[in-house]
Amino acid sequence: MKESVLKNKHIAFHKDTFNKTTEDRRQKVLEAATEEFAANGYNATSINVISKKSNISIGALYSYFASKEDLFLSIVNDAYDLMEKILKDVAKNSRDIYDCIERMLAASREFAVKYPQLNQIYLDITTQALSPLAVRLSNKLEIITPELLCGIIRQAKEEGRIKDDLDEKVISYCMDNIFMIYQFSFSSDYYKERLKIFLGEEKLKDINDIEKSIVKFIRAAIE
Amino acid sequence: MKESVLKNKHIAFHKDTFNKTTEDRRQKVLEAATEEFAANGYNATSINVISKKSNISIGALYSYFASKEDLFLSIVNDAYDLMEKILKDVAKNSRDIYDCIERMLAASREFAVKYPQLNQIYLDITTQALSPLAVRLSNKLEIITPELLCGIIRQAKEEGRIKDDLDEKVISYCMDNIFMIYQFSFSSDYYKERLKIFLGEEKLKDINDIEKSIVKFIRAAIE
Amino acid sequence: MKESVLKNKHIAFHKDTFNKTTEDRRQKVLEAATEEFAANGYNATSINVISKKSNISIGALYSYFASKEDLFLSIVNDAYDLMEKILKDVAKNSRDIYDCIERMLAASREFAVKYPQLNQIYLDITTQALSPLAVRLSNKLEIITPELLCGIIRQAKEEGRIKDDLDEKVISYCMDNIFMIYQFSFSSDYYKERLKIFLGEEKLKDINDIEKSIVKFIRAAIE
Amino acid sequence: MKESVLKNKHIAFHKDTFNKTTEDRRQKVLEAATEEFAANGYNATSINVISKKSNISIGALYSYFASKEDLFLSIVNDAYDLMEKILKDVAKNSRDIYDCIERMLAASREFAVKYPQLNQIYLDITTQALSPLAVRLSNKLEIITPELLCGIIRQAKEEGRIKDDLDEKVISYCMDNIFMIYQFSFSSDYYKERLKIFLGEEKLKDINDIEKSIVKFIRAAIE
DNA sequence: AATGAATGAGCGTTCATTCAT
DNA sequence: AATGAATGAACGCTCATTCAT
Repeated sequence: MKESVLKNKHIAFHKDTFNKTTEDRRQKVLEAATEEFAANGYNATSINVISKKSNISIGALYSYFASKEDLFLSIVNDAYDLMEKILKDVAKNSRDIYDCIERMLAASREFAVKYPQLNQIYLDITTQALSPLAVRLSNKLEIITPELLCGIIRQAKEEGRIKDDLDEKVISYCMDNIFMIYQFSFSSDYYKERLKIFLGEEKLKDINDIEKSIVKFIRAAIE
Repeated sequence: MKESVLKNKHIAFHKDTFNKTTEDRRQKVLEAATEEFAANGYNATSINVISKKSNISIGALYSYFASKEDLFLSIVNDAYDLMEKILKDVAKNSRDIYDCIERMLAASREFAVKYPQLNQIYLDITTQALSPLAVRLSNKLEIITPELLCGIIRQAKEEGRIKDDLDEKVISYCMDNIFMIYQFSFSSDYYKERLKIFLGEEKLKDINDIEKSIVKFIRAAIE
Repeated sequence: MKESVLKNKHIAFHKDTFNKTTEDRRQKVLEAATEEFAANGYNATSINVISKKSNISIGALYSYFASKEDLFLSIVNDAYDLMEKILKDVAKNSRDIYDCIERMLAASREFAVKYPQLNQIYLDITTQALSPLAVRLSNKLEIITPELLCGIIRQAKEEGRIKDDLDEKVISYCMDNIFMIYQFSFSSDYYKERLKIFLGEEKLKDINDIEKSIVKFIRAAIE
Repeated sequence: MKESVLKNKHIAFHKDTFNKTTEDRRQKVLEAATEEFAANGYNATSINVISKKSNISIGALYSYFASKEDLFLSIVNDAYDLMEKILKDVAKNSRDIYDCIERMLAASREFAVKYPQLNQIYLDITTQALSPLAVRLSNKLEIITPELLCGIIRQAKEEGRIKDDLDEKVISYCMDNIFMIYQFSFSSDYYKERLKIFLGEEKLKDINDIEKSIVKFIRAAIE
């Protein structure tokens, strides 16, 4: 899959100085900031608290990042790069489209479970209030899954593995909607509760079965 | 469809005094508050600004609502009741499940277009940071669509209109994921952009066609 | 004991309307206000709370009293009149000076126990912050005990019951200091604690004995 | 006189940062705060006014003290330590009990004249409304004089310098009541006026004579 | 490179008082 | 005579950011 020309891999929201400090300090900053932003949201998070939690002085924070906004976007950006890498790996290593869908579901869930805070932050940045911030990511956020999914669907279509009469764009969109909220269901309390209400406590115990059912749903739709 | 016993229809987040003031003042408060909460999110919204915008004194605001939180929840609660009413009407007036799905899609979109601010607020309250507030709505938020969708699916199954071997819970969940984000796509900049990227500027011009395609996707999955 | 010419018996801090409403309403206002002022002090007491507690509307309160200040002073004034009456009765009904001292001690304690709130308010108005209010009582507060005590001492001196070489003014002053704080010791937590520290928990059980000891102290000083 | 084990000398109501700023800033804060608290009482004093008066930003104030309450208690605490030091010096340097009583009277008056504001604040904290604050001083306030006075009396008794049949606890209590209000008489308008009424304008001109008379009263009581 | 003291606008909220009913 | 809705200044306090060290 060829590299997107739209995506600027070199956006950086930190100052040069952040590269020059020790790895330990970088980690402490990002860890504390991620915790706070995830738990409180962008607006209710205090830079002073991040400073205290990380044992990095406010002055240092401001020498690494020009503003609270930049620190936040830096984390979002990294999170996105991580998710992108994971999804691309999945796409590359899948046998066929249904295998791919199943792996993507699992990967989404695993990401949400492993990095619940990143997922919570991701949800946060989709809100209207943060759209001025999201703009600075130059749509980076939305590009990866459309490209991946459309590519997979197109390929499957060419191989005759899916119905001819379905609009591949709409299919990708529907599938991504399913994936996206499924992923949120493993990090935000709201979507967790929603998952539980839809599926019932009992069913939640066998995640594998749920994912198989979702794949089955999608497969029935497109095969 | 029988009334849920779980849902307390009588939760009120305003004080009695709010009922006693004039309709004009009630509207001004709610309108200004809705605008502000939608545009800035809960945390970045200032009660003082709402007071200024609505020409209602701060003291009056606090005589209507015990706190900023209550004012916010009052709006969310009303918005939810409105959405619930709309969806129930749709379910009641539909010929069959596919008609119902199509109407629900349209209704979701119409709601988002008519009340973009309510939709933005709804997105806001799904974030982790606001989950302490969401709790006060006693899960009211998540209950309506599961019940509606499950009911419709169950009925269709009994009538032999959909496949036997699909888990109705998972189907409802997948469908609701599609609906939910589709609805967000007409109010939040983020999801608007996402819709555009998936479907392309061209396709967006024919909303009707998009909805038909989504219905087709779902129908293929379950029929 | 002749009536003081200095003291204006006719100071009234309420408006005429307060006399015209029912006794029940008068009581409810004064009771709620006394509770609040005693517990929170003048400044931290809210008229709105008094209104709620008494079930008398704010409008009515302001038709009875021109201001929060006047309501407060009205209570202080009444309390003082009550205390004055009690002390004068004691003075009138005492056999001799030592009997009088003992009865005054007991009366002070009984007043403080029966009307702890009035006593707390009395302590409050002696603070510097409230001196602008106290001024409006035209020194009424301070006049009663000096007159009573000086009169008693003078009479006792004339009767040869107390030492010749002691300054009667200083004696009255010292005695009143003892009485005043003794009285506070039965209403304010601070002075209660102080009494306990001085006398010990054990001794506190026999109040009668304490008062006898105080009288003994004073008697030894002046006899 | 041995050190009290009850009293924690190390209570601090300021944050560490207060120690780190300049002496000039510390003084400006404490001076402005003392003035305001003394003149208006705790509740009617505004942090914003203290900030303006002292030319120290609100943010700085809150970096020195966690709250208005802590700033207030810090001042009370310091005032108490100062008074304690003075009284202990007096006790140590006195020839005998009567010398000690006379010096304590003088010291009380001098303290009140030199630091009228501290004395006004001390009176304020004895009121019922502030008892929740006073609690945080862990009874520190009330401990010093009982210990000092009881010690002095006990020693005098052992030396046979005072009557055998008087209860030393009650004596200390009575003496302290006299001292306490005498001290208030030089700072609060209320108690000033009261002193004037008791002793008369004329007598007030010879403070030395008044104190001698008070000592004489006490001496007569106990010798 | 790193610190953290300092700033002050702005927050959510309270409350004495007014006045139309 | 009585109500209580309405006002808005002022409160205690937070926090993004600057800058001297």
